[in-house]
Amino acid sequence: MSDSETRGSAGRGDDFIRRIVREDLASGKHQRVVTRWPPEPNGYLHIGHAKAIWLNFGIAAEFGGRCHLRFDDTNPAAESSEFVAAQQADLRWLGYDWGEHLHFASDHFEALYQFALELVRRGRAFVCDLSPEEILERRGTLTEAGSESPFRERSRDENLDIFEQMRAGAFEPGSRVLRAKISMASPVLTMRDPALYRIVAARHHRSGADWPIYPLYDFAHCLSDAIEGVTHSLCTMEFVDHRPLYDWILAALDLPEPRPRQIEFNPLRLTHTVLSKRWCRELIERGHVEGWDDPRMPTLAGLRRRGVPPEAIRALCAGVGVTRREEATTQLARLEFEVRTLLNQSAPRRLGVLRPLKLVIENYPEGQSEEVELANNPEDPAAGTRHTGFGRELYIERDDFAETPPKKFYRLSPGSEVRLRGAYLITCTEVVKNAAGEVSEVRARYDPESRGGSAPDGRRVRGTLHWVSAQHALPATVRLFDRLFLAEDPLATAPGEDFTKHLNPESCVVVEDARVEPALAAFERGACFQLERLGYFCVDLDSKPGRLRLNRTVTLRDTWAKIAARS
RNA sequence: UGGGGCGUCGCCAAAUGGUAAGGCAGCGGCCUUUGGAGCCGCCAUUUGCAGGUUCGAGUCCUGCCGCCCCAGCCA
Repeated sequence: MSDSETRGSAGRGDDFIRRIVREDLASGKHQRVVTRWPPEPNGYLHIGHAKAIWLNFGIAAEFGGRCHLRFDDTNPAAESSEFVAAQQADLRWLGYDWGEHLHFASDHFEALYQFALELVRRGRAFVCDLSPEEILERRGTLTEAGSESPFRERSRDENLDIFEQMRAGAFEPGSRVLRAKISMASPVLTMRDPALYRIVAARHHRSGADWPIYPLYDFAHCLSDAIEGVTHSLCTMEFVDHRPLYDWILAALDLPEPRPRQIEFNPLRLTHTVLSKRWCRELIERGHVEGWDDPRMPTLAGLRRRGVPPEAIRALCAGVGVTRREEATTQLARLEFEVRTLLNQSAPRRLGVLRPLKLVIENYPEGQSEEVELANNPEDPAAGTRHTGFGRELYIERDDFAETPPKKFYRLSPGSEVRLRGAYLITCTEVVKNAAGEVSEVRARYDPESRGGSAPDGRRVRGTLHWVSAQHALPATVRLFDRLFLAEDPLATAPGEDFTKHLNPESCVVVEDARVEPALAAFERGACFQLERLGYFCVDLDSKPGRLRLNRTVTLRDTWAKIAARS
């Protein structure tokens, strides 16, 4: 990863967390930094996760430490090994490596159980026989204290005995729970004698049927951090209220110092999209998108299929920075900016026509054709050149011709001269229309002296058009993607409405009969390239030889669209 | 409403008592064989509001206002 990328397009490569880490290293509190990224394997990773990944792995790398990948698999009912595999694949694609430090909370189940026993022995936890409903009733409210469980003062030995029976599988799910003995009067709801262990009758994807009881997040997380030697436990802002409990458990067990420290930061939020698992699932189930890897989805799988380079996602994370402003929402345009920046440097250029309009060069000999040379990437001479066929019959973009041109229209119109990129200068001589009065063909004369695109007499032409040879071009299906939602915040709806009212009806426009230059046939699935003047595209996963299928990742900046929109 | 977090340009975000960076977006212009790219310029007399302390306040104090998070045996 390059320095500028690690630091981001705008960031200074510093933030309050890096400052803390630096101080902890400088003061000698820690010899080396250990972070962890702790996903639950219960779904697909999305761009919001990318920021936490970037932060945890990035800090470890920058300070010469290590970052563990730890699957937080304490809820067997929701988790599966399929998600474990999918998430690892997404992580690798994003560019991260955890080396030998692949961990699972389930690796720590026995150690966690022993810690729980110790907590009971110390009189800091008790088995509660209340039902979930009864516990809820006694939790109190935001303003009123809760009431203590009638089982709160059970003896140490009785607690030990019942908890061991829980572990042995003697009880039904929901019948009992191990709770921390803290305070039912705490203004922090998380501290009101929180549940630590519950009984779950579900097969665990790794431990199978070994355990009838499972630790809850608050218990498992801080202790897993401690067990693995994590120094800085970075999580998003919604866990601020959990920090007192994180610290309480580690202290109650007298764990050696220095203990892991939880530090919260703001999550990545994007406009025009929805990042919660629930809403993403709903989009799929209601048929608004085709699946988790639909190119309009904010999932890493979707972004990958869309053609978004992982470097662009990392650059976005670095660019938006790390603060504690939870509501900070990044504009989608910023992601597009990072994508364009990356692809402008790296994507090879090709020619393709989305909505073909036939162009006949009247003075070009029938039956003749030739090869013209085009730069693969004007930004990168090392990318070399290629040759592509040119002939009497071509296709140009419909939008590039206007019978009555608006002001400042530099493209083709009757009598105007333009350049066909890399080929010749042509002058429009005639417009052919069909019975419906639509332009069906344009005729022109070319200047044989202008081969390559410039005239020997030095005359300047304003417009340069992309084109494709009718004889050589390949047909392609192209999906033009745009933002899935029209509204910045799709979830902001009036009563009685839902987010579907904000769906963009044109989020996926399918062009069935595009024509592209033959060289595109050599591109593998997933390959990214620029169709000159149109945007960045990639070869779709479902593309087949002879049935080329392309996805538009993002358009180019379109100055003309702005000018045209103004008048 | 109890607790917590947060308010600096349309968006993101620096500034750690010394006189409001930068990026995105936008707007002008230059340049151009992609109306792409690149380049130049403009874009906060003021930091939610009101007081106070100080030679000096976005930074410290007081009071208000606003937004967000928390009442799973989810994570």
